[in-house]
Amino acid sequence: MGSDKELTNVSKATLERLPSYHRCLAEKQEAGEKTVSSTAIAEELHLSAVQVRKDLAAISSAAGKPKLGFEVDELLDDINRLLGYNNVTDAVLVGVGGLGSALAGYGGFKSYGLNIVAAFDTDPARIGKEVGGVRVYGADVLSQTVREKKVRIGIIAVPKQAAQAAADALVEGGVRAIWNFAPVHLALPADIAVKNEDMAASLAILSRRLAEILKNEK
Amino acid sequence: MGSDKELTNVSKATLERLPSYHRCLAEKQEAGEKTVSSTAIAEELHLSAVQVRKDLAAISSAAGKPKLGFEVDELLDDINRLLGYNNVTDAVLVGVGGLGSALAGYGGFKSYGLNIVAAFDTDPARIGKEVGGVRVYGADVLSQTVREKKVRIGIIAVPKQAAQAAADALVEGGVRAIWNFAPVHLALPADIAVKNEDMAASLAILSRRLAEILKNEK
DNA sequence: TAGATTGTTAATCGATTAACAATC
DNA sequence: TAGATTGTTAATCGATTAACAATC
Repeated sequence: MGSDKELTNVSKATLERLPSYHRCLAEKQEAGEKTVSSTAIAEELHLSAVQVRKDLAAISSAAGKPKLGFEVDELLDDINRLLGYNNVTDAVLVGVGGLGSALAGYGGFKSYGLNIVAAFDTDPARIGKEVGGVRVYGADVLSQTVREKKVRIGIIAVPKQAAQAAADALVEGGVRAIWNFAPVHLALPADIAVKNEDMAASLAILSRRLAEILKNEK
Repeated sequence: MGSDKELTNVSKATLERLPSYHRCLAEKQEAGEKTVSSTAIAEELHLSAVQVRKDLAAISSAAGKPKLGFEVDELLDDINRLLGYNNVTDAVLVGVGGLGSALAGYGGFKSYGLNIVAAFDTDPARIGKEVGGVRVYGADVLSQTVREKKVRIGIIAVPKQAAQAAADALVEGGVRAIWNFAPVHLALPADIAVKNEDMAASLAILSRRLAEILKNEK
């Protein structure tokens, strides 16, 4: 019980859909619904019912009941546990320009299990200030602070020219995962996890779909 | 010639990698290199050389030359054309809070073919101001403005409670593609392209990889 | 020529979809 | 019981990888 289903069983594709399921289920819970069917979830999220059932089978600790569906509370617990939304992890933020400030100011990360404990910048005008409730330190103390606080996740929100240096400093401090918002490919040791938040790639996909839509219209 | 290779030939997976190739090639061009091999690109981006070659075969208007590789300039042209980085498309931004302001202030979008022509917000304190060089209008004139300016892309950066209403207004105005930064699944007509910028999903993947790394360490 | 590099065909892998039996 | 819904097995699809022939 509890941690029956482990991370390793869950495919990458399924994992990416879990946050959607989480939102959908949270809405159901809010609305006071006790059970939900794979069909209902599928319709709302524009997925196939079979896919939803396969995903739920992979992550749910309890089986669904024919005719009734799945228990909302139970399913939410499972997803919370799997995504680590319960146990909050500390992170640091590098760069408090436009995007960095927005990230620091976004209170929602804590509910996703992420807690920004400190921010860093090279601009003297920003150092010592607070942004979104997060204290800004000089970039020179980055590695040291990360090491002292045993921080494992670093968020990079600096201009692209500064991104590699920021990454190097984070790694030197002992960070094991980097969430990179700078539009560059970072050179990093193999045992560091990286997730590039690639706006350009997203935009490319959207533009392509738009082009297709406009073409079909003609 | 020119538009020999069409969007439809290019798989979704390949398309997502094009921005990375673009950056890599732009660096080479900057460095004055005339040709580049698939092996070199693969190493930099941590991909397999075969995959790079397949991708390039799908998008390149000219074949690579054994022993030499591909022409940097030519390849960049091809990617620029395919990703629409040359012909700039107009877009509107809904919501100029933390994230919205950051998006408006990020000058880089224009080089990705996206031009934000107007922003909208419900907060009277923001209406009439400029954010990152973009004028902020009241949400009440959203649909009308979109229709008048024939804008085809809408960017949603409002709190999740307001996201569906923003989407509806955009669609009413005639937008055909929505780039959604709000953590909700939008209900939309089937002929509207949507790209959800799902930070929660990204974070979930990063956390999982981090968990694996920390586990292996033990 | 020899060797680096490309391009293509076939094999493998992973994810989605279809079909259908199981069950409350 | 009948019917809605689940769970699983097999088929399909798409993308990656491996193997190798072509060529400058």
